[in-house]
Amino acid sequence: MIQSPFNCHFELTLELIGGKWKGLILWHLMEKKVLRNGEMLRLMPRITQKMLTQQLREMEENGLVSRIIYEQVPPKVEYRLTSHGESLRPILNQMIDWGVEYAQDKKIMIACTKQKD
Amino acid sequence: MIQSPFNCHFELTLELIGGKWKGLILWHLMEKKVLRNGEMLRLMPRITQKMLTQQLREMEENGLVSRIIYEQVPPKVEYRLTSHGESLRPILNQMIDWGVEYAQDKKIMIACTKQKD
DNA sequence: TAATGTACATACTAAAAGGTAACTATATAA
DNA sequence: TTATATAGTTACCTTTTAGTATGTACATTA
Repeated sequence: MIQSPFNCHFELTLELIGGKWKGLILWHLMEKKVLRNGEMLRLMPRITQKMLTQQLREMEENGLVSRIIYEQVPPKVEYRLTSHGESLRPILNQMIDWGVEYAQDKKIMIACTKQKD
Repeated sequence: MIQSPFNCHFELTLELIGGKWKGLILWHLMEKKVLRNGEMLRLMPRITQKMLTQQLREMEENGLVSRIIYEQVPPKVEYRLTSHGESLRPILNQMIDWGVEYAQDKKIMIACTKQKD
């Protein structure tokens, strides 16, 4: 057993999905199933290469995302959700739905026009 | 309409519940319905007065928590969830449930022994 | 007169997270 | 020989977040 610094399980979950870009990355992976580094950069124009790699590595270490390297030149690397990552889908969807309602109520504009599902 | 810095509604939701102590505070408010400053300090021995006030003020500003001041000496102030705050309950519960399963799978120990509901 | 209880505020410091810019590797194509 | 495409890495800096320690207000009680 590993001792954790968390006061409750909520904090654990938050730690895993709480990075600046993790929600968006997970959301795209849920939509597209498989994505390469460059595709993600194109899908998220404001993310930097460093942040993308960093967040992906963390999620890989936490077992949310898998990384498959093809031994080619130029390199090819594929990312997809693990089953733990996939099991976050209902939470992501609920958080999006809640955000949509809240934004409507508070008259907040969000840049993204994407539809879920 | 207010323009926001968010890429998607997930980030909006995350911003509102993502502070270091917000989950725990919300969780206690969901359990107890009404809490005073001192009660919260006792329920969360590791939070500091500064962080408690700060997180409560943010949640108040975001319309998740209401603050009622009784004009007495010594002062009396009551906190409770607004309807927006209350509507976060299913998300909190799902995040806790997910964390419990994940922690079991990964053999991670969490300090809290509290039961939800 | 001094201590008590309650709910803060404020200045300062430390740590974590995020961002910028430049660099790396290598087979293939022009 | 030079440019291209892909998927990174690294050093450095800035911003944000969190934590520590101390101070404030004031009616009531001892």
